[in-house]
Amino acid sequence: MASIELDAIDRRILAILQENGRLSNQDIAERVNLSPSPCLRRIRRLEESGVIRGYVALLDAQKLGLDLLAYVSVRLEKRGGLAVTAVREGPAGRAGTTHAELFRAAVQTWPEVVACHAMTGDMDFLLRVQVEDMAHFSRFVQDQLLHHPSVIDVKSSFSLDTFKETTALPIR
Amino acid sequence: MASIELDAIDRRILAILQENGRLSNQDIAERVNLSPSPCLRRIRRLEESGVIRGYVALLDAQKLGLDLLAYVSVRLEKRGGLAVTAVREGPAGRAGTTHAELFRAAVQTWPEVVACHAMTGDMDFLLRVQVEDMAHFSRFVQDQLLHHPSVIDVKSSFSLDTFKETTALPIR
DNA sequence: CGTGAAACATTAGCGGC
DNA sequence: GCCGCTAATGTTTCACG
Repeated sequence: MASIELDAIDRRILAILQENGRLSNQDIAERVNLSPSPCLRRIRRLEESGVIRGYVALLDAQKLGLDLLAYVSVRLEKRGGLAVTAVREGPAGRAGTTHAELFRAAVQTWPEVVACHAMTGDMDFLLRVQVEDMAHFSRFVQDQLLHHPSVIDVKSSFSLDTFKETTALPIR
Repeated sequence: MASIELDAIDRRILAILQENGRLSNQDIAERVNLSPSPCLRRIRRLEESGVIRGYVALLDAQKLGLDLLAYVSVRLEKRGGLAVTAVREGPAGRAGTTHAELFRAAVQTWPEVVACHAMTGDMDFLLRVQVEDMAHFSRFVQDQLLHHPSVIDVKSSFSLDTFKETTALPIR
């Protein structure tokens, strides 16, 4: 998985692209002291190996009216919930549908959840939730999270100020 | 701040670009049923108004050997710490250097911290920390976080599995 | 908003180190 | 193997209708 050989030039290319993903190949080539063709070959190799997962535009949440950022810890039912037994007793017999799997599938359908991790500690999941305001957040918690049959506990904290936020990973 | 007028086409352009930031203007124009020039004018307007903050390449943390993702809650000294009084009693007189300001400045210099928010709740700050392994994480906590004079408490949770992670914001 | 033309960028093939 | 040149193709950009 972590077995892609990267030399110093590859790492410089990655550092440049994760700061500005729209630089032309010519610009990048110039900055790493290469001519355009070998530079492009390296970039394509990084893309195909999956080291570069993709290119995106980053938008300003506030300018889109998304003024509330919350981190929500969620704890799930561990066994025997209604949803799970309902699925398990279905025509397919013993399906492998656990509470965690049901919850994960639901998370994928909620656009306000921009990140979700299974976590160590007291809570099972940590969600990052981006919404317009507290009214929207309240509706999300009531109608989606607490309404979900696998969820048994929810704890929210709100961002007062985001003073560091980067998609750039630390490249050794 | 949230006062930029966006019509349906602008929103479609944003939705496209936050999924694929390297599409050519021609491709985007085609998808929104516009010819290249007005499409480019819209994109430039979105860039200049700051709705589009920038373009980046997203890298694969695991393929770069960054196998450990932690969320760290940090609580700070509220008044009278050594660092603060030292600065306040400096030659410039009463500087406005609080514990929070000292901590924020330190966070900016730590590359393993990829996000940091001031938060509501028991803890003052939430950090997202991306490192190679537990040995690196341990060193970061001991040598950077706990070593910082303003920090009085640290609680860490670790990601077992990231099953949703997007930079794409929900556009209404 | 769309057209067209100039400037610029990407990319495949080939020869050289 | 990896580099750099060239030349064809495709893209961006801007003045103008």
